[in-house]
Amino acid sequence: MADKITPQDEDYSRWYLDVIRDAELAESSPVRGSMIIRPYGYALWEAIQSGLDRRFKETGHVNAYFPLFIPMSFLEKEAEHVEGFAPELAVVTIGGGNTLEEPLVVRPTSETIIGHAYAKWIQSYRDLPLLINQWANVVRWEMRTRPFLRTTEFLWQEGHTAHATESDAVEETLRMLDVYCDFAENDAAIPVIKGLKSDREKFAGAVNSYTIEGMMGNGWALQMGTSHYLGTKFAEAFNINFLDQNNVNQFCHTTSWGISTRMVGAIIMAHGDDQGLRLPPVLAPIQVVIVPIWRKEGEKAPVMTMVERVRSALVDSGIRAKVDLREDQTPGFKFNDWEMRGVPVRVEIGPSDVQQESVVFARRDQLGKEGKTFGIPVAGVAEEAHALLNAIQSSLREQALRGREEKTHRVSSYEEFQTVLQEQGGFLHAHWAGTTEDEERIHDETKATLRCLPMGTEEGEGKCFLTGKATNKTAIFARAY
RNA sequence: CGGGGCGUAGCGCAGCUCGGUAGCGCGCCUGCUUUGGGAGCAGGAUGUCGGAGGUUCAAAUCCUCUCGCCCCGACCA
Repeated sequence: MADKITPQDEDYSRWYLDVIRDAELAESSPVRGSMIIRPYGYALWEAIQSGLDRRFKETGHVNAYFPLFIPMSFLEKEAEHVEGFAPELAVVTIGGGNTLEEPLVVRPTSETIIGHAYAKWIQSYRDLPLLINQWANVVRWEMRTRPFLRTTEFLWQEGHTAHATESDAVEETLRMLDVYCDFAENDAAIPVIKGLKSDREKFAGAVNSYTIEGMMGNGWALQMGTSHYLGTKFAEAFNINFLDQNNVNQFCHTTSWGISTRMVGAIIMAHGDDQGLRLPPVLAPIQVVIVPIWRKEGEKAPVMTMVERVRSALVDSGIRAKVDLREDQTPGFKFNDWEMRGVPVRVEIGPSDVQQESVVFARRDQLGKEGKTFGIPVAGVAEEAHALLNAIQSSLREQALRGREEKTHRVSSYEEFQTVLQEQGGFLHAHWAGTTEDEERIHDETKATLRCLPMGTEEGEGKCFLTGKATNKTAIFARAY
């Protein structure tokens, strides 16, 4: 709080870490790569959870909980899956002082243990579809970690569904991708690109992986959520089968999809500025903060009376409002403090406002005088606050969208690709007909990865920027977290 | 695991070259004055100098070993 946050263009990575520390979102722990999520950061995660959970339930899913420990042999049942996750597993070999007969894996994801349960639960086509989500923590022993973006242990939700047919399962995969997109754009106010992952980037064990990719303030990409169509691979590995209407035994088609605490990092980086966080009103733990102002003791009582009137009007109308009662800090300090913490709207109430039965609104997305509106009548304060919160929600999304468009470039040759990437960064959109090896080479030479083959932007035929082959497919490349 | 850097008060750092009473800023505590954009003054508390061993009358400082963290690279939600 004391020292200023490192400006973004001086050192983006330091800025990110400064914001997390100063806004009290999280801090490091004694265990490498694991973080302590502090109350304010956890409140943001809870808001994310509630936005997602509501949507999951609206689309017919229910929550359940599966164990943290998974027998090692379960992972080994699906060859690609174990190969993909083996390097990052944490394994328990001792329990109660004795060496275990079979090592237990701390779940890196739960396809296997859930597959095991589904095999028992599903007998008939009448049991399908099975639509379950779980909120859980998982562990992946990553080599390099960053708070929220990549931690050894992280919190997430993982949906696991089983269906009778491929088309049902693919439909579910895409439906959940749409749910993620809706959440990202409307709740987190981050515009995302929906797309298909390349073979090199897809989930270990999936037939197809879909992603929502967002652009962060420095032009880097962040995979904010994934939805996987698993085909019958896990069904075959775990014997998840059912008798269809014709009494024929069939394997289920399964899906899985997840969003993690990485979303908190996305919100920090997609919206934050040199002043600190800028939280989208829908997710902000505190939507409106009220700062009482007075000079003389005699002014305090009338100010506080009005503060309480405004607070209860806001809370009664469903706004998450808080009064800053600290008497050991000056108003100026509080203004900066709440701006750093990203609270969308600040209400200032002082003696002159009491005189006029009005208050001052200050919006976080427009700093200084321009963002202030004087003389908001107390009588209509809740309606005005709702309107302003809505305006800020759209404004943040618009700003993020504009930023992404400015930093998205069409390229048609590898030379242009390299020049633009180096000089401007951002998303590079181009016709693409390369192989996994080509992708590998681009990564080695430029550090950019193929983020996705975007959906819903069908374009005419063109030439692959790398190979020159004719194709109607395009891809987005970027540096990514 | 390879390359680079760093461990000194809650946080950020100086001191180490050339050994001699452990310092600065912020924060924290107390009091008074302040409070509409990061308040001022006065007083005060806080350290096994990452750890172990060695050299020395004397080690934050020199030597050896060790542990940990950060950055860059290979892996990834």
